[in-house]
Amino acid sequence: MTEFRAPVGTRDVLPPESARWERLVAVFAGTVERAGYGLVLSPMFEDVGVFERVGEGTDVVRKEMYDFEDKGGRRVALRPEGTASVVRAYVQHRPTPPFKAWYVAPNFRYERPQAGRFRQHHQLGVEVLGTDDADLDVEVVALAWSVGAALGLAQVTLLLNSLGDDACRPAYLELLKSFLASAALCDEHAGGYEQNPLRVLDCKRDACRSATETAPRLVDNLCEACAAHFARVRSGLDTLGVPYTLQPRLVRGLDYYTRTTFELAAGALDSAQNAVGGGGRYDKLAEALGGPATPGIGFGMGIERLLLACDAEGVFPGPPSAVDVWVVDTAGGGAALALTHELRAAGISADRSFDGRSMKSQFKSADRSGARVALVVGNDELAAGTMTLRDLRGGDQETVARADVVEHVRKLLS
RNA sequence: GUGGCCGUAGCUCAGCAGGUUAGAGCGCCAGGUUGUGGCCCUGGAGGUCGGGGGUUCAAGUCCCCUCGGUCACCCCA
Repeated sequence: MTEFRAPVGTRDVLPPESARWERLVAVFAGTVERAGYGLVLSPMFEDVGVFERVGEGTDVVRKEMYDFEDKGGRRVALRPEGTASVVRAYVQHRPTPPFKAWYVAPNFRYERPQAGRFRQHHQLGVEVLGTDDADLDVEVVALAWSVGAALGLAQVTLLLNSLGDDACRPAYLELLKSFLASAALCDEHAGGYEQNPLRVLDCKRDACRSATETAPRLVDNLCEACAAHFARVRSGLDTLGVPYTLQPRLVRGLDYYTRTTFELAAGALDSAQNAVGGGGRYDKLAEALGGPATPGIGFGMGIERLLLACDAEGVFPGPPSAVDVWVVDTAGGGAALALTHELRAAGISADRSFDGRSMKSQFKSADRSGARVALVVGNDELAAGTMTLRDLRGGDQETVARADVVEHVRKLLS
């Protein structure tokens, strides 16, 4: 084992896997930019308060925050999730609403790694601030769905729920608490659930599962405004033909959600971590971060998990990484140096061998690279002012004048 | 943070109940073919057997600790 390794819970992504990442990001960017979303780049660490403010009770900030003190004595934390940073940037810069943003960024959580879970993982996501129009909820949910579809994922389920708002949630929580008071919960929740009784609904243990089967459902206790909003979201998704499953137990890990919440579950993943994406509305978040009351909604998708799901379904293969031309030079390397440069300048991808290897070795490299053509320059060609152009698929080759090489290569590649 | 399983070449692994200089396949390099890749053949390079301590005449093999990987719980992307 080598002396230094990537830190616990982190991974190096090397070619050819990295090419797949690039393609995934491109698919995502294409999908959301067609919908008017612009890229936002924000720091990958923030004052720890940014995250604490939005998620006090949640595990994500209570026990998983990757925080430390910097040389200036500031308490900072590596970003555990994407929304808080974008909302903080919105509050700081006040762009004209509706502000539609997308991002691709690393997130950090200090937890033990396992299948589909890392200390550093990467999320693609969107956030929109400045409107609580239910049609926007539909747009955002549909975008998340579209990304899965664009990747070719077929076994993905869209889970949908509404968590209500200040007008209806408090009353519902009281209702739920009194129900839970006489329920036989799992060991952990039997101890207490005052902090966040909603979590009990999300508990996966059998005891809680069966005990809460008959629990009052939030969707049945929404206030008039929330009920109307949710109804519009659902009919909108129906209109767009986006299939969803109503999941009244869907709570999600961040406390800031209001009204619409959703999750994309990958059916092909049998690991415990099968959520490839999730999000929802957060109408109180901007205020919590010291800004004006501004409704917002967004979602995040995990790159590692999306790719895991793609593997499981056998879709979205990595692109074949191949250069078009391999220059084989047995006459000292000068021709390879000039020719690769010239080809690249002409927009043709080209590579070569180094270290003065044998012709056989250079051809092997050419073959492994997947190049379609090899351009050979030896002493004969050098003397004659020509090059040998070989089609590596078939094996035919011809001699062409040095000056016409780029043209001939173009013709062969087209 | 808790628990199960696992750490032997770049990769996937073998290594019989502790016993000579630790092996294979793939990959890599070179040669067979002094101007030609894919197939084949031959050779070569590459290992403090994760690290430390212990038991023993002798440890890759047994014991302890530690680090790392992996899976699960919790929770999440």
